[in-house]
Amino acid sequence: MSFNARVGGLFDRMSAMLELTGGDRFRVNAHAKAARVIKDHTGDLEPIAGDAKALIAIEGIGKGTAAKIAEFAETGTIREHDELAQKVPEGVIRMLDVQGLGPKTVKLLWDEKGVDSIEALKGVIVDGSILELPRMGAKTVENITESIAFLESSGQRLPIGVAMPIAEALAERMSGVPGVTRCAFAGSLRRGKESIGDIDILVVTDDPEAARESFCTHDSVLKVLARGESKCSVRLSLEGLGGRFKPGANAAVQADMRLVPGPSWGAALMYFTGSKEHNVRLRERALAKGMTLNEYGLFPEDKGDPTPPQQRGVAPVAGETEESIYAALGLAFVPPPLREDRGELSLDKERAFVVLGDIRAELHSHTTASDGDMSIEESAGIAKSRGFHTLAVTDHSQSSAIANGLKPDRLRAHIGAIREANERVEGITILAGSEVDILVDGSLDYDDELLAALDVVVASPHAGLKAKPPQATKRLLKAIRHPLVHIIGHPTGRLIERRAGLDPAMDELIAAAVECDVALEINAHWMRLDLRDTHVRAAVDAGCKIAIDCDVHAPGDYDNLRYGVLTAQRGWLSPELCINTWDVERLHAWLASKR
DNA sequence: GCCGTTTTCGGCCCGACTGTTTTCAGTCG
Repeated sequence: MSFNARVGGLFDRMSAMLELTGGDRFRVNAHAKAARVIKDHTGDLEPIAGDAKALIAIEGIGKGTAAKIAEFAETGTIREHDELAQKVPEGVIRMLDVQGLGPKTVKLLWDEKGVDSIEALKGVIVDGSILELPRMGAKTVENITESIAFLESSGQRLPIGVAMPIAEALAERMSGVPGVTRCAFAGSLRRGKESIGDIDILVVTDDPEAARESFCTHDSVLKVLARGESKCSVRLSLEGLGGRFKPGANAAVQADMRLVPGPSWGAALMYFTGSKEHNVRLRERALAKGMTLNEYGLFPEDKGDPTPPQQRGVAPVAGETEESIYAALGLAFVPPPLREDRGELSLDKERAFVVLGDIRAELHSHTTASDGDMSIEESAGIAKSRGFHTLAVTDHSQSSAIANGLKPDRLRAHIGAIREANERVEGITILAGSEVDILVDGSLDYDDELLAALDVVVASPHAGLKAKPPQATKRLLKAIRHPLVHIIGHPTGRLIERRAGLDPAMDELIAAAVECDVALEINAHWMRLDLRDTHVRAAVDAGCKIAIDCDVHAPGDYDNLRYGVLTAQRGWLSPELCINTWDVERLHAWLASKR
């Protein structure tokens, strides 16, 4: 785990423990914010841990946090954290993961009943003593019981590639309900996060009851969590999902539907898209400009009146569209994937970010020669139909035996087959390449003579993914510095929610990639998304070239491109730095410059 | 604990829903 991740984790725990020991809520929030800022920070904080001035320059880090970061760098621990940990058992913190249990209730259970773990919580439920607590009735206990079961069976986050089709189907279904005039999904899914905790759907309708009824009684609904005037929450079954994602027994996802007034559409969409931190920033901005922002619109501020402006019939300054609200706040429109409070409110209007339609080339694809499902021509046909000018065929190299990797003689024959296919197929250039294993010592899986015969070399780590960070860094640096390499494929080898992968010093890799004119890949498969968003941002800040590739094995894999583009946007990638957006002359000239 | 385009002190975003209450606390996003 990186330095930033370790320190950020300690601040998260400090925040929780402060809350559970009745600490000042603003200190609690400040610690939670520091945790997020530290984890999100694109550069490694360890080298500057002793430089208080540099740390304090980071928004959200002040004197106190800077001193604690320095203390951690020096001693490997933070005394305040350790002292709190003496007081608060691990199991008490874990209880906060139970939906519906917040700090107040957990503290009450702990103080009054000595409940210090989820197991102990089950105990007081079974013996009924939990009912002796104030504000604790049969219904609340039932909800807690179900939340524990949910947490223990399938409490994990869903990868974006699983959640997105569910959300799209849900939005389509709700759009067909009589009276519904507008419907869209929002939340972290709209922001393109790699995994999501729940699905948010917004609906404008003339017939609210029909929408509520449809949403809450569909076949896939396991439980209705809430059914109010403007908000309904349900737990949906994931059963019947196909593909490579295997949901566990009782796997489920929460979906929330919000019924919003038409004139508030933009404000509501913005509000429920988040992130929470981005919204807080916007509200602060509104207040500073003498206005107040909520999910109903942007209103002129009327100090002293506690009734919300929308209930007093105050005319909003903006609200029907997101664009109008950003404009009224004097801001450039912020695309949803950037809304993470990572400096996006300071963006100028001219800055461009890569979009799906910019992508003109696929540079990482497999065919039946190794472990793909398609012939060269078949894959080229799909690439062509998507408007691509170039497809690189990059089958696996010899060490990837499981993936039917090509021995040198097979690769030579394959290069010939690719050249022939390129002659036959009109309207797209098919390049001969390879996804070459980066071996554990950092060397490549073919000799230089053979690599030089290829148009495109994608070098990727496949084995030895549990190596320690220093070894991982050394291994990847060696591959980046190899003069025949164009692209480093899925640089960490992680699998979302399944395998951590390598944790190299990303700053060093990026610096080397810039120096050697090598592109780092965003592997667009939703199980990988590797580089991840924060890595992309660091690379973009350094001016590093980026490739967005689908790592195509089957026809449907081309559809994963959108997840790669969302990840790129979350990292503020411009078309200029993304080699897949370049026109055919420029891309081919760059590839040839390494031959 | 952090922060400042009226502040270095005194603030710190806003609303909906549930369950347990007789007017509201706790949780969530």
